[in-house]
Amino acid sequence: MARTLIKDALAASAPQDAIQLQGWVRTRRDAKAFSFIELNDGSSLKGIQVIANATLPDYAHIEKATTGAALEVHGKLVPSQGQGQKWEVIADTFKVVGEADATYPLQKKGHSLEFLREIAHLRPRSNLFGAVFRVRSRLAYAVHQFFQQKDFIYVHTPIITASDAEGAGDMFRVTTLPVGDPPRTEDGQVDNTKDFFAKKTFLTVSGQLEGEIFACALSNIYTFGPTFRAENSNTSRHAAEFWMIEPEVAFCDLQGNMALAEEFVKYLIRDAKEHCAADLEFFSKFVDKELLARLDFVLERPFQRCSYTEAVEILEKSGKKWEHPVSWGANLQAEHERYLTEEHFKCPVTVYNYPRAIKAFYMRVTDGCPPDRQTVGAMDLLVPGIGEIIGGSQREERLEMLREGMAMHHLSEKDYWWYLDLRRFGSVPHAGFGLGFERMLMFVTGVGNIRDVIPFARTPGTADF
RNA sequence: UGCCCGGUAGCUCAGUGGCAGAGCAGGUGACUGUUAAUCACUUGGUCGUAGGUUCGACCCCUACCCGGGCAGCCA
Repeated sequence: MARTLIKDALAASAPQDAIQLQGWVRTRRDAKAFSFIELNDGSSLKGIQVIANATLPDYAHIEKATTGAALEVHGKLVPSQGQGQKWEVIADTFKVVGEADATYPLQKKGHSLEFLREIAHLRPRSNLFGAVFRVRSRLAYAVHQFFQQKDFIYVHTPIITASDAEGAGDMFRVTTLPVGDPPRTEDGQVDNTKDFFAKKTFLTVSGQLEGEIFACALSNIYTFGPTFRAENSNTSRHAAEFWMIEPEVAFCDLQGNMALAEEFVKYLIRDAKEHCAADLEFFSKFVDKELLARLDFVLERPFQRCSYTEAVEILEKSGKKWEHPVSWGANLQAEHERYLTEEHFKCPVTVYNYPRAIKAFYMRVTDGCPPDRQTVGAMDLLVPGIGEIIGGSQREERLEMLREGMAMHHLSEKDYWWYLDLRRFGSVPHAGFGLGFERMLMFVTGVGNIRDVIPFARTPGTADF
């Protein structure tokens, strides 16, 4: 007999004489004449109630069906006699496939997120993490749907890269040289020409530059893959390994970029609401009471847009006392971003046109900006509760301006010869951004720590499992 | 990396310079179409680690380890 997923059994439109279920026991309640077993197989938040009558031949084994045990049940799907569920299964036979003894750490009551992180191999069996990872899967699918429907080409940019100065942060070194005793040159330096790739290599911090190559050939592209930052960041919003989506669009300016970002974020939210309704309701009930209202609010109205210069004015006029002073030319700090999105605009805000000096070399210098206040076409999408979830820009497509930017950042043209070539041969205005997938998941689920929206978090000092 | 908070039973947490506590989980029994079931009884401890102060330290001091929050870096 074929297995029925519990989500399908729960959605049945008619009773069934014969059904097979496989899953894990969440809880069991014994009565004199029968046992109630709540079985969950991860296909939905809700489990199904299985009734094992004491008359079953193997009823003596029911005591092995403890919380956490794996169970296979054959029986009948019937309307429930009790309150709280539409359907239940009357078992004809049941088999304890895998026992779970009393040391099984997941209990019926709530656990702290910190404790569950320590048992990352078992936490997907909890309601919260089952829901988080179902939403994660669905949103990953929605990312591809969104871009594929728009005829974007999915590009696999390399995980290992030799570009070591993309400006996005510290990088993890990739090497096969012996750590304690590397080959050395005559002057005592490590001889990287003896390394696997005959040069220094790293894990990627961004697929953007490679993405630009493909956008300047296939027009609209996106990447979606793991990204690595070796920064010693200890916050609820940073991980050393995370997934990023980076679209890159040829013949596109900053305005088009901001519009795409907004459409994309709204698409993902709408998709989660449509396809993960039960899981989102669970988050709204147990994680963040405001969640559903906030998601609706975000969907209903256009995101605010505000130039960096306007943002500075808003912050200066706010009357707030800032821990970090506000002045034109300084980076916006978390407290500033939080004020803009949570207090001033009270909705997602895209801040654009940042001072050239504090942004990356490849960002396009704004047309007509005053020489003493040069800006570049950068944009950050800020959302309440999390802050930045998107960072992007229009790229500098003018060769001479790009060379100037590289010189300002002390970058060698030799290292970027191929990047400069894109401006020599058929250069076009183009723009793109990076969306932190985990940050998006935090926003959609209301979960407050990035460690709880990725299956196995890598953060400074921690790479368990 | 800096600042702050924490580490006591499997889990969540009280606790006082002088005999180590509760709720939940686990165990035993009762009861029940139950659903975070209920009721009674009950097992369970290197009080993060190492030093120090003290007649005596879970408690005070120092260092370290681990976890968390915030900040910086960013997505």
